[in-house]
Amino acid sequence: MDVPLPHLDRPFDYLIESADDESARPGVRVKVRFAGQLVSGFLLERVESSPHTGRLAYLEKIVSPEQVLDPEVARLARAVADRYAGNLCDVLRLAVPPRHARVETQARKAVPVAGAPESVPASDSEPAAPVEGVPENAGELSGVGEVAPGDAAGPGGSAEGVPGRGGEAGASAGGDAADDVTPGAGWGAYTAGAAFLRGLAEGRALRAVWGALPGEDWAQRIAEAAAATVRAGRGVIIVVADARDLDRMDRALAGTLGAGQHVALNAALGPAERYRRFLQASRHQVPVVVGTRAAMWAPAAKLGLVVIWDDGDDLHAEPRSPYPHARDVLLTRAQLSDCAALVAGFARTGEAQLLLETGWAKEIVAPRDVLRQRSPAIAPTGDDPQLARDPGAATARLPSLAWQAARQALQHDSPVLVQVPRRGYLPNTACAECRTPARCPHCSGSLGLSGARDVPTCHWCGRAAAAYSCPNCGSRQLRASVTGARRTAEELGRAFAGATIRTSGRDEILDHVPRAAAVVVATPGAEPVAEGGYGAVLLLDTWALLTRADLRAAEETMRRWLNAAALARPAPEGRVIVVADGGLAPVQALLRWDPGWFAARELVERRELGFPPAVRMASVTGKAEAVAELLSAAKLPDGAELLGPVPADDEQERMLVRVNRGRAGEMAHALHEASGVRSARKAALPVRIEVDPAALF
DNA sequence: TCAATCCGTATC
DNA sequence: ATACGGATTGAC
Repeated sequence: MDVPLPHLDRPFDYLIESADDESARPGVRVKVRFAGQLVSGFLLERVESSPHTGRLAYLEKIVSPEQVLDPEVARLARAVADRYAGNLCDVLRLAVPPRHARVETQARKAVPVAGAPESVPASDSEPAAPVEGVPENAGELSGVGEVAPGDAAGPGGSAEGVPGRGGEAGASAGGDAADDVTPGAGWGAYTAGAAFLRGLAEGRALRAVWGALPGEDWAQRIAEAAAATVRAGRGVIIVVADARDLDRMDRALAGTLGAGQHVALNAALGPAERYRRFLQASRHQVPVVVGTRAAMWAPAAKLGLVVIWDDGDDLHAEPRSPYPHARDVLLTRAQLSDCAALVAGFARTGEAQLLLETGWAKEIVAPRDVLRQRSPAIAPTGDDPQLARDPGAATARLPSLAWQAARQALQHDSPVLVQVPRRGYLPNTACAECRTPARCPHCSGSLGLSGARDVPTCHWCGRAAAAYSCPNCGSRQLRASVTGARRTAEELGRAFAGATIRTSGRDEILDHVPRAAAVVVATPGAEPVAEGGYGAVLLLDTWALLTRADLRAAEETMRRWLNAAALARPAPEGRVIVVADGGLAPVQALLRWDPGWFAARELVERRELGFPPAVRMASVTGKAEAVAELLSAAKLPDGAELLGPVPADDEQERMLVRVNRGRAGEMAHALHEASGVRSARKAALPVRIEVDPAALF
């Protein structure tokens, strides 16, 4: 039911006229009269009777007989709404694309793709005892009530994870490979890789966190996993962060699966094409769906595998209410639908690490000797203080080691990748001596120097930390961290006179570059793939990245480095130079190519500091009185901790609620209920609730 | 005692 | 938003 009021977030029963009996199937769009208004909704279920004691109204109209809301997706949407303290209707708006009537009729006439039978839903309708002219059936609108398991276990939930039935994935390493797995190559290069593929081909619900080797053709590997699943007669959903990754994945699937086996859902598609492709999935004409974020909601016939590539990319976080994260949605889906799940990337997030530590998923990584063969030579080089002090200098911002590596690569006619951060990070503080980021002694929020620049103030709880001293070295001196300044291509052009300089960034992204001498300047996420790999990869301005005023600064830095370094050739031709202190943990992890070690370390730290994903957080943002009203109405679980308020944009303020993971479901429920009380009272001032907010300052 | 009115709450 | 039920009030 398309009413976004939290206190109306439940199913409602309606009578169905016998004329509508045929088309009133679960998942169709309907119109109903609700409180005098005509509103749209989805028919969720046909039932013989209703517990409703009042008089039932008739369904006004069936918009279309197309069953666009798959029951599995409806269940998932309910679970996601519960987890994020949101409304089902908001989630369904994300999950089901707007109808396009012309496309629907055109596509209905079209011949179904060979080998993929059209959905035949005739058998699932109720026995329907039609008494002439009398309504015989009630239907339920919207969600499936409390069927959803919420946060109880599994991906988003408590630490008592349920181990996948894929326990053996780690046991039978090496061994005989699945059909298309050659030992030492492809999935065969990974411990448990071949076993994972074999499990998929047997239709088993394995769950894995995959750390890809440097230089890995990850799209090809995922396509192989998809093919194995399809062979088992099951469907696959693959989610990537951006259009470039989608293109790459699309090509790999086309090459591996052949024609007509998959469909790509791109955020940039127009409404007609978007709906057309959605229908292909919905009508089960293709077994594999790949796409950005929204593809995680795609209906599938017998879902066998969900995949997310590079789950640390912030594009996986949905910016519309209730702000669900693709990784969480897919893992919830795997849990509810009992299918396999693959969380993949060069880097590893704290969340992925938690999946491993709770036993929910198994690790797929390469043994050290394979890693050594495939890795570039990675070396740190100290920040030259002379150069660092003057970021506006026109030339010579490259330390000599970086400069040499680049020269050498160019001489061998190889491309060089230079990664430079984008500007615009929140100013933050760090110890002037040892550069440890400054944290609030009370709540571990990050300290900033906003406004009056003398006293550092917590971004979370707002307390001033006048007597701050560094917990690492004891120094009382703080310095503002540098914001990333954009390095222009001309500067590097001067440093490498005569070389071809190319740029790839936000506005213009290069897909790939040829095997030829060139300096490629790219911002994180926009690095082109080089044919044959880069001869050198230079990671610059890391100080700005590492001291960003963000919880995930180190993790995000690590991710960006690994994604860039993965594009280099193996040693000895391929070299990666990171301009940072070799003693720093993320640098150490990069040098050893050990994202697992780094993620484990991060997770330990987050447990100590009380950060997600070790705990569950929610933010409540709005005018001060509205926030206070909501929080006083909320029956928060025992042990819930309130932090703040801190000022937010537009004369608003923000409070944080922190609970342990076992209480996450209760917290979301309490917040949703409280907003229900507010909306029932017609409270005018809006309050924004975010569970697992993308930015924690 | 009954009808007109007000307020709060549910909305099938 | 609107419709309904129960409570309240005021007049007979």
